[in-house]
Amino acid sequence: MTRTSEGEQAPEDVLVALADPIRREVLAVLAREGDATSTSLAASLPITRQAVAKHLAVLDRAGLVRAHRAGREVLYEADLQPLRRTTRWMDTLATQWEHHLNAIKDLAEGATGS
Amino acid sequence: MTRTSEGEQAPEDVLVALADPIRREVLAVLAREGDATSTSLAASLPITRQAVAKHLAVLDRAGLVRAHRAGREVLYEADLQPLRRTTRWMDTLATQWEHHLNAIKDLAEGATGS
DNA sequence: CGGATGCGCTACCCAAAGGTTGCACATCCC
DNA sequence: GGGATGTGCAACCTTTGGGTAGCGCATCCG
Repeated sequence: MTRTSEGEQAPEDVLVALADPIRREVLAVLAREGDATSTSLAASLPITRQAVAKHLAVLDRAGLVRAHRAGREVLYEADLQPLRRTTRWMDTLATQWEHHLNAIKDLAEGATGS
Repeated sequence: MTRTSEGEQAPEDVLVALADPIRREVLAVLAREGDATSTSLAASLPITRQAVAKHLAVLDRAGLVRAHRAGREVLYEADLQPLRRTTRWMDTLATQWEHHLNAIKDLAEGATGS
């Protein structure tokens, strides 16, 4: 059933999921060619079906894919919302940190100037 | 010397660097309190100086910090530019993928409708 | 019904990541 | 000069992550 736990996708999990090149490729394939099963994905990738399943589990934990059962196969669908949310989160962080850095730089210049 | 190789920070490296909670914390401390050494950072963190140095090496590879030698100590400075560049990269990816997904959805609806 | 196809799960393997200790070397400062 | 402080580096340990193989079970379809 691959867990599909509700609501628990922190931006941290998205970063971890996206840090792996194969998982990025899985997402890309899912976006390019639509829903797919672990078996069909394994055909386009240099790894086995079981390995793909593990990556899909990581992507699922991050909320980047969702699983739908269709008869005997399980289709995975990409969901880009957590990705968008994560970019916003990172941008906010960057802005915060830049503020801190600027404040520090101003202090340093003040000290030098006096 | 920590390498400080020029120009080679791919967005992938930034993702890997940011995937670790301790490295995010290191960046946060660097932004909040300004330049710091591996030794001083280790004081605020639950790990040894050497472990911090390894994390700083990863951050350096991603271009997120730069090292400056000052006498016998080495100060690390945060650089948020690669972070900004990475968020833009991710956003572009998200847009591309969403386009693909929409195209696929349109096709599916067309097929259903005919 | 019975073979083929697809999934889930477990055990297992190997490499890499994160962490520590220990020590040699440079630098500061009394 | 010589102790204190800070860094760099190498060896080593342990955990985790990515990957495979094997098997049991459900589902499809001739």
